[in-house]
Amino acid sequence: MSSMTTTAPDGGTRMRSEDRRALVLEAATRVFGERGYHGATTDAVARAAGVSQPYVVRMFGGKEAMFLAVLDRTLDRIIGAFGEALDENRRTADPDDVDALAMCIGRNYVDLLRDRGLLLSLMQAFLLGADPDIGPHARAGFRRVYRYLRDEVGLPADRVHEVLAQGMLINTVVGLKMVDDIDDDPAAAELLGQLFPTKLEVLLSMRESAS
Amino acid sequence: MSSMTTTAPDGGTRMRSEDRRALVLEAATRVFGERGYHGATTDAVARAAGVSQPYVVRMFGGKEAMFLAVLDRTLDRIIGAFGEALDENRRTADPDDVDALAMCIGRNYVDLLRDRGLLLSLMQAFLLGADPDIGPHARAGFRRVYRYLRDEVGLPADRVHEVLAQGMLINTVVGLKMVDDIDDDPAAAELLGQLFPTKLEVLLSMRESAS
DNA sequence: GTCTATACCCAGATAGAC
DNA sequence: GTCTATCTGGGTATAGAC
Repeated sequence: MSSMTTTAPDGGTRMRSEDRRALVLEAATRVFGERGYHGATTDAVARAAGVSQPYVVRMFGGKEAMFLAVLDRTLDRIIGAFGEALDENRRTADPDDVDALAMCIGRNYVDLLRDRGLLLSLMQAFLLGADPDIGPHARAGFRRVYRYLRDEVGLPADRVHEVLAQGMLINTVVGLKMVDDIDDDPAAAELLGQLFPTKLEVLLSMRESAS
Repeated sequence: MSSMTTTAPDGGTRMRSEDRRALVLEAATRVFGERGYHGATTDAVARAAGVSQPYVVRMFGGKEAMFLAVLDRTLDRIIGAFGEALDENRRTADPDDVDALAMCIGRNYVDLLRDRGLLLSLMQAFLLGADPDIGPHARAGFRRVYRYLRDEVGLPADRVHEVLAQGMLINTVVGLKMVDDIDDDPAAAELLGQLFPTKLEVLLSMRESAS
């Protein structure tokens, strides 16, 4: 519905501004994820989204505001994925089986890799705790995830801890692009095989994708 | 020995160039850790080390070479800490007690936080896997740590995995500067209490330290 | 809403004196 | 070895047309 487009007289494609904003946000997520906040340029985001550089600046009011918007969207998607895992587990398994629940959360988390840059731009934000504007925002986001797992999902404290640790390792290995070395180094293959027991294809599909 | 300094006639302090290099490397570690590769400026490193900006550029041949030097030093120190943990455990505990060994490694790892920026600049490198020069270097470094834990320390595969995950979570929480919110949010305190059962003081000491 | 053109600043690197 | 001065490129943001 909101993705409806209208064709302009000249054959070019125009779209509703909310959709364009979503598109730019997605492009920004990818660019910030790959190069980090400081390494990313508003120009790279603009090119990835197919719009002009001054436009993306205007759209969000500045680079930093854009990054914070990416961060918020990312957190929403992660919490959403955890919520879905919770529902799914309630339907298909014993609600008290914590192992099954944790596994289900892990699967849904790995699926988030399909939204390219999502987990990486989050990780980039997490390393900017020293930044006076981004830092507080990032900390609040992390605690939001922590509390959701503890209070809404209802995992015991040590399980929350475990899930988070596993998540950070996944983010790191993805950030490293360790898949790129999977054919050259048995250690890389071993580690990735352990980390992605069921979903290795998700990772492999990220090797030679488009920019 | 190599830290001997000689006082110049004008009262200023000169030192051997290797020492100066080590000093700059340490400063660079802090700056890269706080702001990331792209966010860090050679000028900030120079000021932190008390030398001129062109000098640090010359000293390493460029910003990127300096970052790679920081990365190498960091990996050496981490492997060194693990080696010490291994020795310590062999002396004081049953060499086959994997739990004791893992715990000992964890303690030595947390001690590395005293070298400010060390674990963070490493983490920053790990998120730059997409960079054509830094990426391969960072991947090789990660696998070096992985292999050391597996082959030299002799941890079973699932333990290596666990130790790495825990390490990445520690790095993340430090990068977030989560300690800054420890008084304001019980969730922050809870998480940190779990993550640093014995060594919370190491973290707390990092709150209002010098720049 | 979206573009082109451009102002302005900042950072990495070089030249060259001491 | 180490500094000061400076060139140069590139990146954010603004002005203003369409």
